[in-house]
Amino acid sequence: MESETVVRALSALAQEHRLSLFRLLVQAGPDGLAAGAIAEALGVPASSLSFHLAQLTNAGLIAQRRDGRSLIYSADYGAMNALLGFLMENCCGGAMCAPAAPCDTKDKNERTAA
Amino acid sequence: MESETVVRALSALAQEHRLSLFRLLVQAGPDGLAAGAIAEALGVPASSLSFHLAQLTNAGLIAQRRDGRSLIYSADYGAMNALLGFLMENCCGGAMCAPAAPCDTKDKNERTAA
DNA sequence: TCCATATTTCGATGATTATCGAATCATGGA
DNA sequence: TCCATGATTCGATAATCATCGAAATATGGA
Repeated sequence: MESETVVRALSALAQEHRLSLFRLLVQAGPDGLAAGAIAEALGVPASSLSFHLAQLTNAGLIAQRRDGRSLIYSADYGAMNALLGFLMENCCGGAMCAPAAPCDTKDKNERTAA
Repeated sequence: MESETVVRALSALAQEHRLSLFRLLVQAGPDGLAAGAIAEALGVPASSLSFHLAQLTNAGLIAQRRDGRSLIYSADYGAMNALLGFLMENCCGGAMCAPAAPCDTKDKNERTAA
């Protein structure tokens, strides 16, 4: 994982609305949520939300798919796990450390080739 | 953990120099590194580095201690683990998830009451 | 085709951020 | 006390970011 990618991902998460948004999707699971539902849940104007969704998508943290008129967004657990792993790489010089993989990524979430 | 704290921590990490700096300290372990050694390792002017160190300290991600004329900085593993845990809280609606604690925090690193 | 709904793009504005040299502060030794 | 060293603060500048209404785009149904 490249450090530029990681910076983009961290920048994406380093904002109140996007952090709430990402956590909402993490908790929603692989089924995800429609943009409208997210806007309502967060109380953010549609155009603002769209901006934030684009940031997270561009950072590779969430995925988009269409369902009729709605666009459904869902968290990319693989990307997230890669991010956490990068941050703790070679933790403490290699001693007493393990890879961070808090969420099983292989179930129904194989959209991306993370 | 408050979301404002998390945003501050993520903002602190969302910058090339600070990300490198934090990872350097993570890999250096609890002994940490002096500001001067960090500046040399990263090739950043002292005043710039000082700015970045202040950001990470303010975010609670690193700790500072004095050793003679040098200020030694070290990663706060407890804060980091709390951050990772927050991001993945209630992952997938509670199913197939575990707390993220990639690094054992109880060894020689009990400076902070994380 | 025409309309309603779902969402994104555009454009302007205000706010926050990174940078680095010069000046300042703190510590330890002579 | 005086000096050298390690590190931070100050100040100015350039760049990036968040916000939101209005306009534009895409989809599905009548």
